[in-house]
Order: sequence, then structure tokens, then C-alpha cells
Amino acid sequence: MTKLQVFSYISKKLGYNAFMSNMSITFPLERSEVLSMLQHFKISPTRQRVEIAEFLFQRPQHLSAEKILDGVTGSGSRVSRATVYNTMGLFANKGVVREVLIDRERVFYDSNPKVHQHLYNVDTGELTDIYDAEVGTISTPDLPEDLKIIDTDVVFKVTSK
Amino acid sequence: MTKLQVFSYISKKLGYNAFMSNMSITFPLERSEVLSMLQHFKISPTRQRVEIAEFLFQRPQHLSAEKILDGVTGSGSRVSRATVYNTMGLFANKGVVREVLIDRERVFYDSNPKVHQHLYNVDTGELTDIYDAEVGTISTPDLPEDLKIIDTDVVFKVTSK
DNA sequence: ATTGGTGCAAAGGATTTGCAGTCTA
DNA sequence: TAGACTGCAAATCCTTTGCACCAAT
Repeated sequence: MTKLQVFSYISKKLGYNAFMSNMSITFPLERSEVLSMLQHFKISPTRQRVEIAEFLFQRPQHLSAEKILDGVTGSGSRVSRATVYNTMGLFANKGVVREVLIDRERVFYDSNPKVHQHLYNVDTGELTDIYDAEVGTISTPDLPEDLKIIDTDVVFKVTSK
Repeated sequence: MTKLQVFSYISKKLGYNAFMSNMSITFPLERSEVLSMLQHFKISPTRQRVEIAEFLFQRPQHLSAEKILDGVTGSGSRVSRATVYNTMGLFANKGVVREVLIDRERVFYDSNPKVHQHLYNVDTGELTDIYDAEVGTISTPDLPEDLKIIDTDVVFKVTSK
């Protein structure tokens, strides 16, 4: 049983792309760093993609598609809703960001590339990153040889009441 | 740090009801057992609720609202879609079943009351229960005193390719 | 010229809501 | 009879799709 080192994403529609990483990023990412990141993931850097990535990597955060659209257009760029969905699907698929399913109503995209778990406060709706050090150890299951873990999601839901 | 012993559910809309359990159930649940279960959770046993619960607790399973509707109506009962949604919301809220968010498109309801984690095969869409013994240990995070863990979700996504 | 990418509006699909009718204590 | 529950259809909300236009190789 191994400690987890997985950071990846699965898309049913686009296939998946397992991406192991503990990439360190210094937020915010500058434009040149965004460009090399996109290059690293073999994503052609269109204006919209670069602007979306710049917005995402200002800080580690968890954003819905709507919030991303608002954020990007709010800072003066013209990007359509469809492009946000397309781009986030692409980013998630390539491993640039991670999809997080916590809220029944919405997919969140996580711009924190480090291996981590989540703490979700049901009273406030707040979603916080936590790291193995604070959690103790999470061990992976024993699996048949033909199966390979490509992602691990751990969410602790907490209340303050 | 403690080993997890949490089985509960959170509903943003209805509030939540933390429910700790390692309740043992012998599947399938008979009607009389369904009735006492509902009573235990202080849920008044209408025809529809009983029929839905009977369907759910035939075996440990993960079902979407649609599948539940199909299953219940398929076995001869008349239940509306809205009632399925209402009832599953109620059951989940009271702790009778657990919501599982894995598929971006749909909520699954888990009728297995034991503490367990999930293995999701992205190639087949198959969702399997796994237990701590097979996983090693999952430790809970150190938390400020005012926060209390009411639920823990662990999903390992695997591929067979 | 071909391929890839974007934007708009319409479509799709899961879930919720409004409200009238029904049951039950 | 009041309060709880159900059912239907319409509405809502997030996300995807179809398709025309634009950009770059």
C-alpha cells in the first residue's frame, strides 16, 4: 500500500489523461509561466485559453464555470460561456486543473496542483485544501493487477454547529 | 487522529443530519424491517416511501433517481418522479441512504449502511464498495475544536487500460 | 484550403417548484 | 378539518451541441 501521489482527471467524454504531479507553482502565475504551462500540456495558447488560465492561477482556488466566466469577462476579456466550458473541459482533461464534485449543483475546478484533500464546511459552503500532513495517512486499496488508480478524491464534510 | 466511523449525509436545502452508524443489515430487508427502519428515522411510512425503501434495500446498491423510479414502477407500483426525488431527498437527509457524487451528471444513492469507500472504474462506469481493510487506513484531519466531521467521502478512480 | 477554435442561440437532461388533489391522524 | 404527502406539468439551472464565422498553418 502506497501513499497517494496522484493528481489527475477523468473525463467520460474526452477520455482521461492520468497526470502525476506535485508540481510547485508560485501563485500568481505570470503570463510567461502560463504560456509554458500550456505548452507543457500541449495546449495551443489561444487568447481565451491564456486569459482563462491567468485567471485560474492567480491563486489556488475552487471555481465553478460560471464564476470563471464572470471573473474573466469581469477583467475585461471577451470570452463566451461555451468557450469557458470547452476550455475547462480541455484543461481538466489534460491535467491542468482538477474537477471536484462536492456540490450537487455544480462542478468545481481546482487550480491547486499539489496532491491534497478537501474539507467542505456545509454551513458556510467553504471548501478548503488540506494536506496529508494534517490528515495522517491515506492508503490506497489493494487492487487486481490490471487496475490502476488514476485519481483519488477525499472530502471531509464538516459542520461548525 | 481517529479511524473513520462516519456515515452521514448533508443536504444543503433541507439541512443535514449527522448519522453515525455501522448498522448491520441483512439484505434484502423485509417489509417489517423496512417499517421499523423508517420508524427509527422518524419517517412516516407512506405507501410510496415503503415501496421505495423496499426497492433500495433489496441489496447494497448505487442507484440514480431515474433507476429508482424505473425499478419501483417496474415492480408494479405507481410512484411519480417528483415523489422519488422528494423521498430520496428525505431519506438522504435523515441518513437512511447516502448521496454519492461521482458522476458529473447524476447523484447516486447508496443503500449500503456500512462505513466504506468507493472504487470507480472509469472505463466501465462500475462503482464498487471497498472497506478499510482493503484500503489500509484513512485518518481524519486535525481540526479546530469547533469543527466536527459529519461525513467522509473517499473515491478511488481506476482504469483497466 | 484545411484544421482548429470561438461564439451564439437552441437543445438537452437532471432536478425542483407550484399547486391542486388525496390521504390520514 | 388540518397538516402531511403525492402527482403532474411547467419551470429552472447547468451543461452541451449545432453551426456559422474566424484564425492560423
